[in-house]
Amino acid sequence: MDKGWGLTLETSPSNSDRAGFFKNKPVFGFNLSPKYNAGEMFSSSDEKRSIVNEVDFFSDKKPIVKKENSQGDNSIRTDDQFVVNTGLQLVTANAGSDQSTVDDGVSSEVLEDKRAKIQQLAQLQVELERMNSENQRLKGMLVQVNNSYSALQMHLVTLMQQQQLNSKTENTHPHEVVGAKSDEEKKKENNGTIVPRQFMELGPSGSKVDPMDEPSHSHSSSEERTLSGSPRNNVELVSRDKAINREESPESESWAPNKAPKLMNSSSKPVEQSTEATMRKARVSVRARSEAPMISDGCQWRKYGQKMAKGNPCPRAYYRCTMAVGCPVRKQVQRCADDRTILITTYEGTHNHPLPPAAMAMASTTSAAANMLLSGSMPSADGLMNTDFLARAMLPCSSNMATISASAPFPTVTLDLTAQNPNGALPNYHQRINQANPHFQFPLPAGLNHPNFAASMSAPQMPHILGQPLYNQSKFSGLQISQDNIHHPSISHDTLSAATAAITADPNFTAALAAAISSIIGGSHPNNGNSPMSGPSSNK
DNA sequence: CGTATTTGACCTGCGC
DNA sequence: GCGCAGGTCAAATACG
Repeated sequence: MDKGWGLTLETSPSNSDRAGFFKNKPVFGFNLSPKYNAGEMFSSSDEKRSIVNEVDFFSDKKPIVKKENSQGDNSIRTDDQFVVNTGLQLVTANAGSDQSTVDDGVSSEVLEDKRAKIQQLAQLQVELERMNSENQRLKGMLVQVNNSYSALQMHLVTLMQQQQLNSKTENTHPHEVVGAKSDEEKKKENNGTIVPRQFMELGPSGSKVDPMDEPSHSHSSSEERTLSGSPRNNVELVSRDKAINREESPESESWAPNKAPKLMNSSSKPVEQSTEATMRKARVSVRARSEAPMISDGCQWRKYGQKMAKGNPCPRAYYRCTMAVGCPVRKQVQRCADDRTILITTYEGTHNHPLPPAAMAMASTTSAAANMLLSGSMPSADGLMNTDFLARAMLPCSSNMATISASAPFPTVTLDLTAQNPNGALPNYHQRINQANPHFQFPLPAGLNHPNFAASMSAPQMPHILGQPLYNQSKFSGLQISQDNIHHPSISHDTLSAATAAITADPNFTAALAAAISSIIGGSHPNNGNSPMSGPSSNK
């Protein structure tokens, strides 16, 4: 699809922010919307002339305008919408004093000229309507393509994750059953293939750990490892839970075959009891600029609570997914205390039901991010995933778009798409989003398949971004994303090298990366089954 | 009247 | 043990 259409799709802006928005980013050079006057849209008279004749008509023929209005001819007035300032003001200023002059100066020549102009304007209006209808049609097509794309993307991610899951199951189950075997024996069981960081001893008890859950011994004192107070036991439980999940539901849900890896089990609880709890402890937080009370992510939510959180004057609203009975997914919505234009949405849990295409992008993002986080499989030089690296690798548009917070009560991946570059400018894609849809400033990974964002992305980028990570599962693809598609000067070669190693060693991360990117590319669907959150008023 | 939202009460975990 | 904060429940209320 032609890029140009992406710029002309938005033809009926209504948001109050839009005026300033267009002033700052006059990318809609060929905007046919009658709601804008020519003086705001174009800065020079030459530019005014470049947009068809309606502007010339009023600016060059002042006497005619006077006459038309003095005679109460409304046919011209309909076109005032195009040139509100120049046309109406002139009439108002001169209507009284120039009346006689106008009457005396009427000539057939002028009248014919007037009729010609009227005719011209009528044609232009027809053309405008035609363009608008075509815009609508293209919008519809874009939505359709976007939905199909999201569905396919999700299917692909699902298949990939299932593949990884199956391979992990093959590797971990012999270990679970056999118990303590020598590394040599394990190598034999894996057809002589040495699996990195596999079957590590965690302590005197001889607890073994899923290789995807424990990257290294050396960082047991690190933040992530101290989250639940008893890392060793926790990791062992994680391994068991994963095995159980793989056995009981190998195909799992459509969008989250990995279900919810468990890391946060309380060591005192039986595995069966803690399963539900741990499923919901990994969180994915999304920061977005939005005036709307709640971001649209394609799911249906029911509000079940609201509380004042400490340190934030804005209430925190609690929602649970109502698309299926017993769906454990919940989310919290709260405005940022520092910047109330930022909406923080925290997702928790895994859907137990099929999702509409509009919701798949977000679901895949949150699921993959949570899986990635809980798997604890981010190797790096010091054995732990560098947070900054993760941020850059997942969302290379900004230096601080994705972060992992382990200091919070729950491990949380934060996708911060409100971030700005060091010079204060928004990331490129962010700017495009703002231009395309001021209502919704940020292209949420929340299954927001908004056509505007898709349109704002140049078509060639999509396969380039998505194809490589999805099919190659190598960090090289991640490097291409960082270096080629979204230029980010702060990403050093060292970082990229570390990223390469990390991605190569961890297919989970690649899946998460792909999901995150796909969700961004997916765009958004506004007002999709969401209920509004009450304003800043508190109830407690 | 059914469904969604509001909101006070209650539960739980954690720090002191 | 106590207080605090986060999270959830469920009756009351609002809404279509």
